[in-house]
Amino acid sequence: MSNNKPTRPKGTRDFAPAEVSKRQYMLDKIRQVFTKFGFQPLETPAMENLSVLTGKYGDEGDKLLYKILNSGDYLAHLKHDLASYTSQTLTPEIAEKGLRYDLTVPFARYVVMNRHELTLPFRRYQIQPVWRADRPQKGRYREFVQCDADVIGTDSLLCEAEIIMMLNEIMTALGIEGYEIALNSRKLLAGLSQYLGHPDKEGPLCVAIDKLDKIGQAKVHDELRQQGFDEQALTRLTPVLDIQGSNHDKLQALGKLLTNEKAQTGLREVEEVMQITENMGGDLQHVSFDPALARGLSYYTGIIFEVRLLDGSMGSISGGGRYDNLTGVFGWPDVSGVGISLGIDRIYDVMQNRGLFPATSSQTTQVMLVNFGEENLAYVLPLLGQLRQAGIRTVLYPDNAKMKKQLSWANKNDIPLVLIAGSDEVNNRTVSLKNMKTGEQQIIPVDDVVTTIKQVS
RNA sequence: GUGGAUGUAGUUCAGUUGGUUAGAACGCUUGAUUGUGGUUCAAGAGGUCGUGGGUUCGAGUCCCAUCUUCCACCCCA
Repeated sequence: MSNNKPTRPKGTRDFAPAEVSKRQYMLDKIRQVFTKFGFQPLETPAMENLSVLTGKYGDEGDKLLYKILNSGDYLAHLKHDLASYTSQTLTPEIAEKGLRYDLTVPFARYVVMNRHELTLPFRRYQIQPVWRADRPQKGRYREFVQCDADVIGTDSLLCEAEIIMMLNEIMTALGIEGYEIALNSRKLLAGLSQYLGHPDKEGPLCVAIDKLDKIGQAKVHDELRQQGFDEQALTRLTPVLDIQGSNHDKLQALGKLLTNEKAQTGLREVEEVMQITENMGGDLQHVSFDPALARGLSYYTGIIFEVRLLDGSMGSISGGGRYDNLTGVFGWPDVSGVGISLGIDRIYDVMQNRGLFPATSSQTTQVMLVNFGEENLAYVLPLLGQLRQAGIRTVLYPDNAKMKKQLSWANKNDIPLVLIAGSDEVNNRTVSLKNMKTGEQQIIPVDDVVTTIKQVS
């Protein structure tokens, strides 16, 4: 071991060829579904101006932003003496750019900047890495890929229904079973907060309620008490969290309990989304109305959803919802949008654990040609060209190494077929085709190589 | 940001109350087999024990700091 071996930044990963193939397989499936539903691809830069990012994710989020030091002599333009700064006041003076924290805010920035060119409603999907200075943990990295699809510029509940259909199609395409799409409405939660007598505490209520399936009702109550909810409110909350039965039963029961306008609107929207989904031929068997779903402290204002695995092996693998004023912070108020984000690193882990990736990747090499040295190349190089011309993934071993070494290399790289064309074969205008799985070997005329290999592979 | 665990060969791990030249398996290289891999057999290479300090006659082992990875919390995908 050398004393200064290279390392990766904390929370980042390398992806070996086999992993990249699997990730691409997964992303291709997702991309196909997005495209089928009329979403257009968008890419934005890895870095944004900090003025775009700061303040959009709360105080916690601001701490997790990666900031980029200005180029050049970044101390030269300071207004005051260096010693008079704290790290908080210094940062904006020496860093004006940061790495993107999610894909939604850059999307909002893009929409506002291009408001005159875009024809709303605009449907876009975006698959790019994002960065967070979080402490790494299971399924949590400092660099990870987000996979978002949003429709902006319409408040039609058709979009929500389409998102449900896309989620179903994506799960089917990836072969993931045993999942549920949890559905709720922020409006219902606002109504609930009102019903509990604390209409101003919707935020804390959402944060607490969201943990229900993780920490249980008793601890949710504890947290709410700390947030200033009284016992009467907790008593009123209990039947809401305890609610059981079919989606329809739950909607009915809550409709009788929460009679205020906000709650009624929320319930009606949930019902309508399910109705539209059904009318579009969608499948509601995985859809579950969950009044305890809250999606934390985010900017959502309408329908919200989350995809979970029934075996509980992983946190949510997808989440999203409707936001009424995402572009407002950039000076364009009242534009409604709805979107989802898929956690592809988590989905990868799930598929890996369940063995859902196809055994043969579409990218591995199919054929290796053995190299017998320079005199032999005139015979072998045309073959290499013909095979590639025919679309067969082929390599010629680059050195005149011992055959043992060349075959061993083919074996380690999982190359199923090897072509051997030494002096015997050259003299007879043939090649030996060896199947590395079975060990079988056959001699074929040199002119039949491409057709034979096409049959075998 | 808070709390806990971890680090020994390329990899996964042993290593006794602190005591000579730090081990295994797998992997790697070479040979048995000068045109045949994957199986078998034989030989070989590879470690300043995460890093920096300290205690000690003596530290992989004990203490402190620091970094890494992992786990829980906060938050989140």
